[in-house]
Amino acid sequence: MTSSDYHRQNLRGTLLELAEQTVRTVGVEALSLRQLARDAGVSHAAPARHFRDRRALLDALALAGFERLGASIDAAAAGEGPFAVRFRDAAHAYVGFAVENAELLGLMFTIKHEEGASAELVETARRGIESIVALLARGQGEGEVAPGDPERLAQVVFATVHGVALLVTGGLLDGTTASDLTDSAVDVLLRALPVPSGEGARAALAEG
Amino acid sequence: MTSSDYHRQNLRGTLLELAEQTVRTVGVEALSLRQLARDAGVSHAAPARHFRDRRALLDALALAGFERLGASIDAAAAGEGPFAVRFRDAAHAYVGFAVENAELLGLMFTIKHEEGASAELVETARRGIESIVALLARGQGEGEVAPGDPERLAQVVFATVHGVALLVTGGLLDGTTASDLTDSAVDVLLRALPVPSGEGARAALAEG
DNA sequence: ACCTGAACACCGTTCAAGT
DNA sequence: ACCTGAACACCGTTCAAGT
Repeated sequence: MTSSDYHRQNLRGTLLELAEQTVRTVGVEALSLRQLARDAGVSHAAPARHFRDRRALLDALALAGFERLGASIDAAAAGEGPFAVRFRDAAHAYVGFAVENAELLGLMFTIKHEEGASAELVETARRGIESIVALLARGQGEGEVAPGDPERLAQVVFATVHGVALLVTGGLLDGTTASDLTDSAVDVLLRALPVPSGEGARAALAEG
Repeated sequence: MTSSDYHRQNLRGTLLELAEQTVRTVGVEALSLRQLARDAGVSHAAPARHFRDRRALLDALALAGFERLGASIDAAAAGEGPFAVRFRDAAHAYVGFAVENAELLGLMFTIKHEEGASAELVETARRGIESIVALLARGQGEGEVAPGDPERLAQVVFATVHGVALLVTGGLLDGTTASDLTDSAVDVLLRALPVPSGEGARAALAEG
């Protein structure tokens, strides 16, 4: 059984796997449907059966990326420890994903501000922010986060962590490690988020 | 005198102008050297005289973008007002640039983490962070910012503002305006940056 | 010095035809 | 249903030749 026989059972999945490898190794720009078809051992016209065009394949790749990233953040944020620890873990999960999937992250966040981006893709991306909203709302419930619109706070938090991820993948760090910068950003946020009187978050930060 | 006669005196500049318009209207992906040559009224091989390849043209475009962005931030940060006002103005300058040049910003920050990015481009991008370092160091000198490595603080600040810019251009805002989110992010940073005892920054924030 | 025209090796996309 | 092969209209890049 040759690999092309094997793949023929599930060409769509095979193309996605090959595409992710290609994105990882040579970048999005260099990804070609014809080369993918050659790698999969099918004709150059075969991919069109599974993806309407090149963008549809990239959308599917980005969607899978958002799902993996979301699961990783949720796992970190839904822990049992103190708020500050969960918060820090979630940030590290995000930046860790960015480091390991730099090209994919770039694809995920450039694809949606094009005309006619799939609604499913935008929806999945938005759900990532909602995970942070939930984390912050839970922090407010525990008295660790100052009251206020958790959605707005979540946007700022998301922006900060995403910005850290991009600085990292963009190679603008100049000696600082990704993990150190993430901790610095979390420190700044933890200094700003808690209610002024509450010391709980700060204590947890010292332990975590 | 036809436009091609005019342009022939400065084809490089003409191509850059046309390229920026193209990026703005149809996006980076859709930019083709051959179409650019047609728009400029020259043969498809002419651009090669001025740009070694497609990427060299995009690099030049990104470089011009970083220079404009840097000038805009510097103008805001070098003002005479209180620290918090200069800080807020610089953040708004950054996000404003992002809103008006969304596609260009994306190009600016994707191009450098490719192999063989021009050193000049990386250097110009880095200078943007240095502007923020200088602003924060000046804030420390005025007692408005807690002591500590200003470079590290600047990276966090830059990450936050850049993240806000990307949330905005990425269309993940959902009703919040770019300016409002920028203010929220600045509020968070101004709550975290000042020395705990100093009230100067908070007072300036209330005025600004 | 600067540009042209032809050439080469690629693309994405479509579509009749095959199984 | 799924894939193939040919065809079309594009690309980027190179290079001898022109002015």
